[in-house]
Amino acid sequence: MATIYQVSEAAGVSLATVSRVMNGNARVSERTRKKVEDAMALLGYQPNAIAQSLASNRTNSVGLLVSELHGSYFGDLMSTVENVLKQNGKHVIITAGHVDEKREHEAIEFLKSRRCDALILHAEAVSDEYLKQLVDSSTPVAVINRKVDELNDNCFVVDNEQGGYLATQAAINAGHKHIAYISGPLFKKDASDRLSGHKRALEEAGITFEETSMFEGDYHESAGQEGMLHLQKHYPNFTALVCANDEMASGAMTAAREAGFDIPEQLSIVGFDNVLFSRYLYPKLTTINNPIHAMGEMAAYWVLQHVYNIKSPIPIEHLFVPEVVNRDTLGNL
Amino acid sequence: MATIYQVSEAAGVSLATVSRVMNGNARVSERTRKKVEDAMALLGYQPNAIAQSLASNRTNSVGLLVSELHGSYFGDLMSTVENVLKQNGKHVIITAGHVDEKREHEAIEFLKSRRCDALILHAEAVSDEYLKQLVDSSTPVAVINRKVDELNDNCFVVDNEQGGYLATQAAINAGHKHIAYISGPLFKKDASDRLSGHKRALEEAGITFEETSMFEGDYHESAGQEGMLHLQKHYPNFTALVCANDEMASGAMTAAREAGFDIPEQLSIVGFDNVLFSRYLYPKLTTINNPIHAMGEMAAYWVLQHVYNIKSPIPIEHLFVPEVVNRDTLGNL
DNA sequence: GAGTGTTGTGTAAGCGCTTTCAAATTTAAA
DNA sequence: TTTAAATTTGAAAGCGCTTACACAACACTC
Repeated sequence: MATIYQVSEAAGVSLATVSRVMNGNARVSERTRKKVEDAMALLGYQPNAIAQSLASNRTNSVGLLVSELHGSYFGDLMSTVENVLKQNGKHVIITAGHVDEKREHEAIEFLKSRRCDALILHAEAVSDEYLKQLVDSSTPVAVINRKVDELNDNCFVVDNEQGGYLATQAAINAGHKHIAYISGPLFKKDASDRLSGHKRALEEAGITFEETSMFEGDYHESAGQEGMLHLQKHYPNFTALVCANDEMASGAMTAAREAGFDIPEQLSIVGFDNVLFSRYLYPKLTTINNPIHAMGEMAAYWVLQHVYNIKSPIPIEHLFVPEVVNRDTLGNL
Repeated sequence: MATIYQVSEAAGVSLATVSRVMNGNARVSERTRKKVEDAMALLGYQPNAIAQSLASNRTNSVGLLVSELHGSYFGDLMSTVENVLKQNGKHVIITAGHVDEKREHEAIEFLKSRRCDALILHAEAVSDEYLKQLVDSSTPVAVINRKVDELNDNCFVVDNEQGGYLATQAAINAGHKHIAYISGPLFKKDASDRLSGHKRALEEAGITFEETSMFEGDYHESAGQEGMLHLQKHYPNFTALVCANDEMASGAMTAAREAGFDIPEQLSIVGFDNVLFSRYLYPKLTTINNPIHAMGEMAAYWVLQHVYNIKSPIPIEHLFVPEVVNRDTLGNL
């Protein structure tokens, strides 16, 4: 593998000059530039990114932490972020934290040790304290889908409370009065926010919230099935079920079907996230759009602007608005 | 950010000694080791991976090329590879090639410029020639889901011909005689192999293959819908439809439902890949398992063994066997 | 006590680049 | 022409680490 030294020799110029034509930042005469480029082509020269990074203290790579590498939600996020950054010549190093404090911590430390120029984090398990510390350190950090007090400028979040409100309101508007709810794990901020929204919508409609109408799941599909079974037993007669994410909605649909319910004739279901596969479900799931795509894009632009001085083509915003996606699982009563 | 120099000073030893305790390879006395470790802890020292890589010519990272960052198929692949490698202290740098020759090429060059110790490629668009060249270069390469002649040792593939055979055979065994087929893009080896298998199964059952019974799609969901429409027009009366992947099967199911068919009572459908969402489909899709998980795992172990001299816990194999996954979309005639 | 191994540590030369500074060259102005 | 200013180039000092190599220090043998 050719080095810059061999190029400089072949071109009959100094290292510095070769470096200059590579980076295109300083002035080099047309004639020398040509000589160098020819030499590069001749040798099939490919700069060593590692050495460049060490010397320039710039890696041109940004670290991305997601919870899992599979699943539509994160697939969407990764795709978006990579697209925006790659278009601007930056590269993404992706790691998974698996919603585990230790593993998230390690993943972030790994990204830092690779000297990423910036981090985009979908961190669920590490503490607010740790995130604050991170932001105070030298690496710029964007946080996705998590609101941390005092870190407003770094956070990109959807209004989960409003989303929960919209989901339940949609059911109420369709005439439902007995609305069950399958929540996400309440230690997660997004789950508790969504639940708050649900309660607000009920209250606004003059319906009192009953503890038995709710089941706390873990966001996985199986929790949807368990929840459905649990609710049938402890809160029978509900005509609509709001789920805190699409995975659980899918599980609930399966369980409902097995129990003989027609959807939406006998039971309405509303999900949350508008994950890709919610279109594949049958009937197609009515859900709340979680603008994960928009958030990822925004975080990427924020990084480009703050770290690389590349102006964002869209104004930077931090709060995103959820919307109802009307499909086929919510029926009128 | 503390450097090795500051650690050495704080510990009262030389750079070399600090380096030795970091790498744990050379002998260091207990006393000095303790001193150095204390100094590291005190300073919150974190080695600079970039500098380490440059000096040691080892990055401890392996590059992974996938076609897309979203979708179950690649999600599964990324997760598996990352898991195996991370467990062994290696890191993964993921890039997407988008099934485009230029972009795949660039992605691979990027991984090489990051000096990955090895590459694991799901490359669909670059030429065999290029891959051969790559294998001949200094970076070890594992190729997933693509068989390249002369590169048997580097390839990890499923027997697509056999898979196609099994899918159609399953339909035949269920009593079907008029079997339509929605193929993948035939310039792709896997697509043409699957089709060959389909034809072999027909032939073996004494059914003659008719050109009109087949539609060539592009592996996307929409092609399933188009294909269904096309086949209804040009090859009516088919009672079973075999699709070259699950995405297209899903599209075909939607189209079939819209056309009023009951599945599987009036129309049987068989997919291919056994992608995660095939479980979410309703009815649950009968399909062929593509052991992408096993292949990714194997490729990762191969890398560990060949590049890092870490013995693989399972024997290295290169050819994987597809299997029928019986679920609910194939009915008996 | 001289010779021979061990073991632990330090010195210094890189790894392949970037970047400052100064020198050399060209261009423009007088 | 001569001189100053602007432009182009090269020399060399790092970036933070690894790793030969050399050298002490110590424990053995005979």
